[in-house]
Amino acid sequence: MGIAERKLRQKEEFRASILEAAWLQVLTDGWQSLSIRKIADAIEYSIPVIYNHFENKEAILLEFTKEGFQKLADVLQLVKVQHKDPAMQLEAMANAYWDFAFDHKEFYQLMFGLGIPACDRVNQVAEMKHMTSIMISGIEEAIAASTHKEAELYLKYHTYFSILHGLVSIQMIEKDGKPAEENRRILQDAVSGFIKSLIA
Amino acid sequence: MGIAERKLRQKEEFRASILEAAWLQVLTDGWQSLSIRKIADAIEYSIPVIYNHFENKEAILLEFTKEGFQKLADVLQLVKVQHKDPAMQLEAMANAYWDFAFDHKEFYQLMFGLGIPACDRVNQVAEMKHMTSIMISGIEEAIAASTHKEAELYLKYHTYFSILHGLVSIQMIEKDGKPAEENRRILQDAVSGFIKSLIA
DNA sequence: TATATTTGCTAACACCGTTAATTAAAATTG
DNA sequence: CAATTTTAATTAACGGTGTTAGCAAATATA
Repeated sequence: MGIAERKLRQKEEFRASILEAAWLQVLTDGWQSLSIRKIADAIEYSIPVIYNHFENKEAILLEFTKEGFQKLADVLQLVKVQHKDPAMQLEAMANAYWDFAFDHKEFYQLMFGLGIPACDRVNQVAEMKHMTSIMISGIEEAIAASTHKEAELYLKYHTYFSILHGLVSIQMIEKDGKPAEENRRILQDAVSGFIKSLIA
Repeated sequence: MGIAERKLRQKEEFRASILEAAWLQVLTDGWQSLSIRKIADAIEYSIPVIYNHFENKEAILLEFTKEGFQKLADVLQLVKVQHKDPAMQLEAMANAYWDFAFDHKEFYQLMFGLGIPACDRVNQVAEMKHMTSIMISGIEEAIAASTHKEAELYLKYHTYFSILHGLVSIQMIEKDGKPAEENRRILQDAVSGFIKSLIA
């Protein structure tokens, strides 16, 4: 009897339709404002049916997180095998990473827990500009004291800032508590490389 | 008559007590679970009084965001003036930045919109490990092909990953839409510096 | 003292995630 | 086919969120 099979198939279709409706929500209003109730409304079923297919809202977001990492892994793998030279591999992967992030912004923000309420907030904060101006002046002095003074200030500042923020936030994602003092070496490695290329 | 002054003073005290209670909440359970109702409960007033001092919840978080950037600016400025050599300034500022982030984790996460629901999510995602393994193998090959093969694999991988994530997320915070293609130069600058120091 | 103003309150609105209890539908059994 | 069990979907609720309208009490001004 194919009844069991049909039921399984229908269940799978139902699950897919939930994800589809959810993803539409995410694309429209961002993953912050995804709600079970809106999904239920979109698929024209009552709220509790969703809990027959997903344990909770988090499980739905987890599904997208997995999908996002799979997609990212795929594009990285794809560009990686297109180059033989390891250095070019790393460069190509970096470009692919960048493209993925902005071509699938919602995926990326979900994968790395980027809330971006700070986005609205941060840009109207004079205190932030003040902080960055201190960084910028540091870069400026370093360029002035270096051998190639043609280095672009804002480019270098952005690089410096990004390295710092990236190191910190990756560290925060990976572990909960304070990172082992040993991990500071990652910081020092990255920063010393940056400084070397800036002044030498 | 000092009545107006006293009122202003009291109003200021009230405002401060709201922020104090709110910050206690943030320290206890993270800024995600800060709620107006819990603040009202803590200061033993009814809910709407809070709206006499802050337009909405976002305004309270904005206050902390400002405070955080001010604090960060202060520590950066402090360590900056302790060094004459610009390179050492940049290095010291990087260390201070790192320390600030982990010594004031709640501030940092608020300032940069780090939701960290992904934190729980991400670590149980096999797909992420798969993606990172592709990155790691790229680094591995680059080290193998380089002149100093003693370079530490995981250190370099973390550096590479952090640079990429930092560049992307700073870019996402600063602007809403897709970044101008010109901004990709920041990526290329940072990555080429990293690769150079890795293989040369 | 009477009026005007400010201050704080209760109660509600409109959402949210989640779940218990119940009815309607479907499949299985006799 | 009829009775029974199993499954599916629903309604209604619980406890939570941010926010606001309307009202009473306390305070300041005239």
